[in-house]
Amino acid sequence: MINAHEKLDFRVQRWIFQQGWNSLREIQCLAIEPILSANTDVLISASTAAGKTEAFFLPAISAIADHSNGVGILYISPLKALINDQDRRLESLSDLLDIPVTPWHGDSPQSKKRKLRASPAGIVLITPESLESLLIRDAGWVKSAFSSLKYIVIDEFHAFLGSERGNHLLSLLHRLEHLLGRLKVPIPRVALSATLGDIEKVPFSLRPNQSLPCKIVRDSVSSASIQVQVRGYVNPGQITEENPADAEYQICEDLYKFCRGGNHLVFANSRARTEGIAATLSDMCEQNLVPNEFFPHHGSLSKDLRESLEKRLQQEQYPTTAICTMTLELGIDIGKVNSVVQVTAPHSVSSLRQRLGRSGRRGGPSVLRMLIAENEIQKNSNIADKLRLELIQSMAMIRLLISDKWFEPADTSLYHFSTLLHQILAVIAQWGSIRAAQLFNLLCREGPFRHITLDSYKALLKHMGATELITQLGSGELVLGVQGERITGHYSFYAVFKTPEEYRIVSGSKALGTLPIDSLVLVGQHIVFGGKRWLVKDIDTDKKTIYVEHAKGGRPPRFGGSGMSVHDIVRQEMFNIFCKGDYRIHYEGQKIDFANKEARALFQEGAHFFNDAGLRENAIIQDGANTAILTWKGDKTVNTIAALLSMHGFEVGNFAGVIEVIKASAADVVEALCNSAKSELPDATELAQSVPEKRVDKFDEFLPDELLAIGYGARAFSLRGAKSWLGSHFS
DNA sequence: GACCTGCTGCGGACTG
Repeated sequence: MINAHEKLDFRVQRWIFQQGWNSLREIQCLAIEPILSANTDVLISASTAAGKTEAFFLPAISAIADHSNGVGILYISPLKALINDQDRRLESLSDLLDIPVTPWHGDSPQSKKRKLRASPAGIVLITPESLESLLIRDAGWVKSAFSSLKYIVIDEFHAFLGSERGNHLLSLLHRLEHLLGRLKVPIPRVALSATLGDIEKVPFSLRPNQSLPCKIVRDSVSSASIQVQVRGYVNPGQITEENPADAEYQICEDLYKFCRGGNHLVFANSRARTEGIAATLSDMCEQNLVPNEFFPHHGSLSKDLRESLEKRLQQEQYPTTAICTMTLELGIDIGKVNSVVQVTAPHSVSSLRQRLGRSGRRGGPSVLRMLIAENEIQKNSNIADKLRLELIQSMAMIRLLISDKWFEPADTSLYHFSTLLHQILAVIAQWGSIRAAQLFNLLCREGPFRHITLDSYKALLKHMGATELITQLGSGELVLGVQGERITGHYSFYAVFKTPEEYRIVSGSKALGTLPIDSLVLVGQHIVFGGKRWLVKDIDTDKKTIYVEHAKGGRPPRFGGSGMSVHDIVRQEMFNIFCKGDYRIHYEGQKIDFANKEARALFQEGAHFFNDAGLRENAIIQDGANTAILTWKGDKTVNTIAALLSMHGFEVGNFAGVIEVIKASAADVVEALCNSAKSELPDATELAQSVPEKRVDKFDEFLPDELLAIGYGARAFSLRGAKSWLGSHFS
C-alpha cells in the first residue's frame, strides 16, 4: 500500500510532489486500486477535509489521461457553489495533464458550454437539474459526447439519499446508462460523503439494481478530540427588573463573548432566529463602537451577500462569525472555524455531526457549544417544558454522537410518486414517445422506483391520461398531452423539489434576498433582514418586489416551513437518560459532565418531574383536564398513535413527541389504546385518508388520491412502531 | 416550532 501512488499516471505523481505532500492519506491510497480497476462502484466515506475529492480524482484522472475524445468523468454535485469550488481546485492538476474541466450549471458561462458542445472531452461538473435539461433537450448530443464515459462521481451523496432529488438523480443515472447502451457494462459510480449512517446498506441506494458490486473505502476511526458544552438559559415568563432579558438576548450576550475576535459558525435552526440573532449581535458591536463581525447566512439571502460572507470566512483576514442555517453545513469552501455553536436543539444527530465537522483547525479539537433555552415553569406550563425536553434531546444527541457514534440513516423505503410522475414526463419528453411497458421497465423494474407496484403504475398512467398530462396513441405509444407539453416546456420543470412563490427584497438598486409570498409583510412595517434593520417603503405586487430602506428597530419576518422528524433512537436515549438520572458520558473510567451550572439545574428539574409523575413506569398520565401520552418513540410512531386516537373520536395535540388528549381522562385513553392493541389496526394508507391536506411535493397535485394516500401514509406513519408500542404496554 | 437545493432563452441596458 505504501507504493500505491506508483500506479498513478507519472504526471499525477509529479503534481502530488509539487503540492509538497510527503505521502497520500489513508483513504487516498485505499481508493486507488478499486477506482483504477473500473469494474466496481466505490463508496468513499471519510471525515470533512480528509481529501475525499482527491481520493477519487487522482486515480480517475490517471485513468482518463490518454483518453482522446469524449467526456471521461461526469461529476455531479447538489450545489452550484460546490461545482465552482471544485472547478478551482482541479485547475492545476487538469492543466498539468491538459484535461479540460467544464462547469455546467444554470449560472456557468455560455462560452464554456459552447466549447464543450463543439469538442466534448475531459471532466464535466454538473447538477442533476442541468443533466435533466441536457437529456430532454439534446439526448443525441449526450449520446455521442458521453459515449466513452469512464466514471460518474457524486459529491455529498448523503445530501441526495432518501429524498425526491436523490431518486431523481438515480433515475437520471439509469437513463444515462440506458441511452449510452451501458446497461450490460455499467459505468462505475463513485459516491463521496462524510456522513452516511448504516453504511453497509448504502450500496443498494447508489445502484438499486445491483448490476455492479460496490467497494466501501473509509478511513480508520478518527482520533480527533471533541470539546463540547451544553449551556442552559431560562426564558422568564415576564420581563422584570430581576429578569431584565429574555433567553435569546442572554444567548446573544454569551455569543458576543465567545465569538468576537475569532471565526465561528452559529447554527440557529431557523431563518427568523438567524436574522434576529445576527441583528442583535451587530447592534452590540455598534453600541460598543467596534466594527461588526457578525453576519447572517441562509437560503433566502441574495447570492451577493452570501458569497461575500463566504469569502470573508475563507480569507481569515478579519474575525468573522456566521449566524446560519444548514446552508453552511455542506462542503462549501469556507475553511475550518475555531468553534461551532448550536442554538436550540439540532434537528438530527447526522446534521449535528456535519456541523461539528466544520470546526477543528490544523488537527486541533472540534469545539461545540450548545445553547439551550427553556421556559420558566408557570402554573399552566406544558409537560414538554416541565420535562425540559429540548435540553434532554440535546443531551441525548450529544451522547449518541460521541459515545455511540450513531446517527440517523436515510429512509430509503419511501415511494416518491411525485418524482416518478416527473420522470414519466421527462422520459416521454426525451424520447418523444414510448410504450407503457418499456417505461415501467426503465423506471420501476430496472430503475430506482422499485417500491412501486404495477397496479400503482397503471393507476398513475390512467390518471395522467385523464388530466391530459399524457395521451395514448392508437399504436399504444404514450406521448405528451396538452398539459404535459405545457409543464415540460417551461424551465421550472427540471427540478423535482418545490419552491414557494416569493417576493424579492430590494434596497435602492441592491437585491437583499427573497421572502415567501405569505409572510405578511406590510408597508410601514420594520423588519430585520440580512442582519440589518429596515423600513418597508413599498410593495409592488406585480413585480413581486418589496422596497426597503435603512431604519432602526424591527423584527425578523416569518419565513414559513414545515417540521422535521425525530428518530426512535433519539427518543429512546432521552428515556434512558431520565431513567438513569444521569446524562454524563463514560470515558476511560470517568464520567464526563458536559453541562454548565444552569443546564445541570434545568436537567434536575426535568428529572424530578419525570420521577414525581412516575413516567418510568407510566406512559400515560392525567394532566389537569387532559391526558398526556409519552411513548418515547420517534415522530412516525407518535403520529400513528395520535391518528389512531383521533379515529376513536378524541381531540389530539402533538408537540415535541408528547401526545396531549384534550378533555379526556387517563382511564378513557387507556381503554381506547387497549382496544386498539387487541384489534386489527387500519394500515398507513387508511390513516392517511383521514388527513385533509396530503399534497407536499412538487407534482403531488397531479397524483390520483389513492397514490397520494399511499405515499403520505408511508412517509408520516409507522404501523409497525405503533403495534410494537401498543403490544408492550397494553397486552 | 418549522432547513436546503435547481432550471431556459431571449431581449434590453450597459461596458470596453
